[in-house]
Amino acid sequence: MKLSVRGKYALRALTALGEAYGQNVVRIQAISDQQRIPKRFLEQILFDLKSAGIVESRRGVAGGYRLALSPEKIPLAKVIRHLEGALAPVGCISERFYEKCSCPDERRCPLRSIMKEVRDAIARILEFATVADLVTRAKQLRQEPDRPIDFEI
Amino acid sequence: MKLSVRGKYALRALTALGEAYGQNVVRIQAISDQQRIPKRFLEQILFDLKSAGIVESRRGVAGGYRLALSPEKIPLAKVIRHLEGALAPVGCISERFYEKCSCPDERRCPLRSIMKEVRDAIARILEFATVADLVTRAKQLRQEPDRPIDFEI
DNA sequence: TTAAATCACTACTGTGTCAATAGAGTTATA
DNA sequence: TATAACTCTATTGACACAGTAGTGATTTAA
Repeated sequence: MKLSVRGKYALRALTALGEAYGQNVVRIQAISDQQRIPKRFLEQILFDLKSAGIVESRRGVAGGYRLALSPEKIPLAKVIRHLEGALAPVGCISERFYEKCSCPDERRCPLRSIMKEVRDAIARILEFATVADLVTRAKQLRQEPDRPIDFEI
Repeated sequence: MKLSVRGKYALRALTALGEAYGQNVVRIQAISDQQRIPKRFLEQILFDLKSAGIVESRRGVAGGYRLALSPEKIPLAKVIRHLEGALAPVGCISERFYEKCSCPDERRCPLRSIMKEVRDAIARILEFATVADLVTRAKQLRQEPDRPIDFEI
């Protein structure tokens, strides 16, 4: 039930790009420094996000990356699906990444039925939340005073 | 964001044991046949569930497994946590399986803040749903007529 | 008392994925 | 033309995962 490190890096990088949206392109090195992401690894990730049409790039000396869409048009679900595949915890309920299950009768699988609820709950949050929300939250959090790490929402 | 095959097998096996709750122990072989789970692999999984106090066993000729608790006292979250660890999609928000993240300031991480919502949504469903629910759903689904695999709830 | 069936436990293996690194391009700018 | 950036493919090392194997312990019933 985990998001990979790759996925986390991608979302953190997009947050950084989201904060610079409307301005010039941002260098990989800058994102790497700011977000503490290994540079060569980040290169791959951004290149991958480019193929998904989420970011665009400029080469050469004054090159870098920027968002290809405005931040509020990039749902987190889109990013995660592109990088990791299904949101669903089991393949047999995924709409886009369906995989057959070994259970005797999939249509009558009680586990499938519950996991579908989980999938829907996850999708509801991650389809709705966008890179713009990440940027907003980042700004809010920067203005707040320190508080313990295990706060409740 | 995936549940492992091991986890699926465990929940399917528990459903089978849940259906036989109150009766005699059930042989591994019987569960293996019914649920199409490799027997030797299932042995490990049940043994592991035993160490969690979820099932208990009887050895010898008339041996087998049974639930150690009544089905409605076994939340799916308990099973999954024991087998796979955190429900949370990122380690830095898990209450029971916390792992440090590489981000510059965890207390001000916007991703953490959103993923906490996801975690809560998942936990809400899986803490509430129990093996008893799996059994109930299994019975219901058996009584329903066939319908397409991609029905909506 | 012995055979057979069953669970108990440890170890291993093959496959794949994942995070990260490496290297040799290509492009644009000063 | 030198340099700083992105581009793309390959490779590596570590680890997890699914499954298999082997041997031992326990219980029942013939």
